[in-house]
Amino acid sequence: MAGKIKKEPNLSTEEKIKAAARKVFMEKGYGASRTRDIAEEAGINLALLNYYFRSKEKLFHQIMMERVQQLFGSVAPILMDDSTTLEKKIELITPRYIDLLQENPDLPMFVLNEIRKQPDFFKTQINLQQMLMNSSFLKQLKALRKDIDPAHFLINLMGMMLFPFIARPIFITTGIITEKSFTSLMDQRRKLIPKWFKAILKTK
Amino acid sequence: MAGKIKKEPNLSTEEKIKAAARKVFMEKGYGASRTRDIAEEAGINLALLNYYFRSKEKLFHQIMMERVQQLFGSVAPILMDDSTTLEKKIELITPRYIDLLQENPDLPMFVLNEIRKQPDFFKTQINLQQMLMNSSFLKQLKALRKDIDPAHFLINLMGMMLFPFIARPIFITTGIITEKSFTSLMDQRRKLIPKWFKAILKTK
DNA sequence: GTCTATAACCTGATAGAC
DNA sequence: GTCTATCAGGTTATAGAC
Repeated sequence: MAGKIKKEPNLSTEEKIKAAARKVFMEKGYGASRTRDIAEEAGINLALLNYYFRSKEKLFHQIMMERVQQLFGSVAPILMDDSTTLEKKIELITPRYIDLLQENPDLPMFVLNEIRKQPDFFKTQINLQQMLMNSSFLKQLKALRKDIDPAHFLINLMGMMLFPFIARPIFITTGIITEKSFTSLMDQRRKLIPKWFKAILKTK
Repeated sequence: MAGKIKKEPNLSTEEKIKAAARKVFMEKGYGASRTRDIAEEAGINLALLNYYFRSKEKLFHQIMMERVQQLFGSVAPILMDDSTTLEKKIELITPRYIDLLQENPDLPMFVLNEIRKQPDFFKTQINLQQMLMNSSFLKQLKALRKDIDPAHFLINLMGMMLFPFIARPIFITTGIITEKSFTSLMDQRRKLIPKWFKAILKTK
């Protein structure tokens, strides 16, 4: 039937399970997720999940690495680029990052919270440290403000972009911000954040 | 024996269970927490937990309401005060809030994440909306910048204070920031955030 | 109030048929 | 590859002794 709507299109079983796992793990976190829920969401049997991924833990790690990469991977090349000014970097990163977050509003909360709960696993898996410490971005910050730890500006920039999405549930649940106006606010922030960031950098 | 060290001092059984519940729920979240872990942490029996609190859910709600109050209650009176300037409010809120967060670094992540996972429960329990919307703080923001939605400034101020604690696990785990330098950075932010916030408010 | 024992159900994972 | 059936152990909550 041409008109029949299928919940999941023609994905391989493995992809269906991964898609379901992304959804369930992101909603509930690792500990509160049930492999049965993932199987049901994928429209397959519980046994099949273990056939493809061996265990809940292995499936989770696969999903998690993918999400960490998504959250931090896209901005890394921009931060490393020696040929762009600090201003240009900010103007490139902000709209791109807000796009990503509008498509995945729960991504930051999920990743940061799982890292908090399972720091040991991520110690061996993430090496943002070396990449970031030698980045063009950090050098430019240090050159511009010798009096202030560049970590402050990194925190401020990340916070201006990520925090609204982390706090989104409480804004929406309490009615402080509606879903519609949230979207509009985020659209505005694409251009506002670079301005604010420059102002912060210059603050005496 | 005078020198004997007890893990928990002379608390009532109810308080011992609550203290244990705070710890376990904050570490793992509701869904991944086990009542057995709470009972063990409290040094009592599982049956006793149900004797005092009837169920895991009821115990959680009690702890949760307490934590929401802790996270948002302390700043509310400052935001409402009609007799202080906007500048004064920021200068009062920032150090007080950073103190609170340094004593409870996982509090924001816990509260925001549980609200995300269980929005229905909190819809009926939290009424920050009315309080905030009629606050002196919001009126002052509106008066100062008629061209920008005051929600932006609320998000920015909250983000500058809360975000470092939310991102703390990834900074520490990756080695981008050590625990010691994190403390020092937060000490500096008590005075830096008001400056930055004023600069953001003035940005053309 | 506090305990042990246990009911009733849930969860991850596998065995074995197709 | 995919399913049903099931195991072994975990989980919340309660009954009943002290």
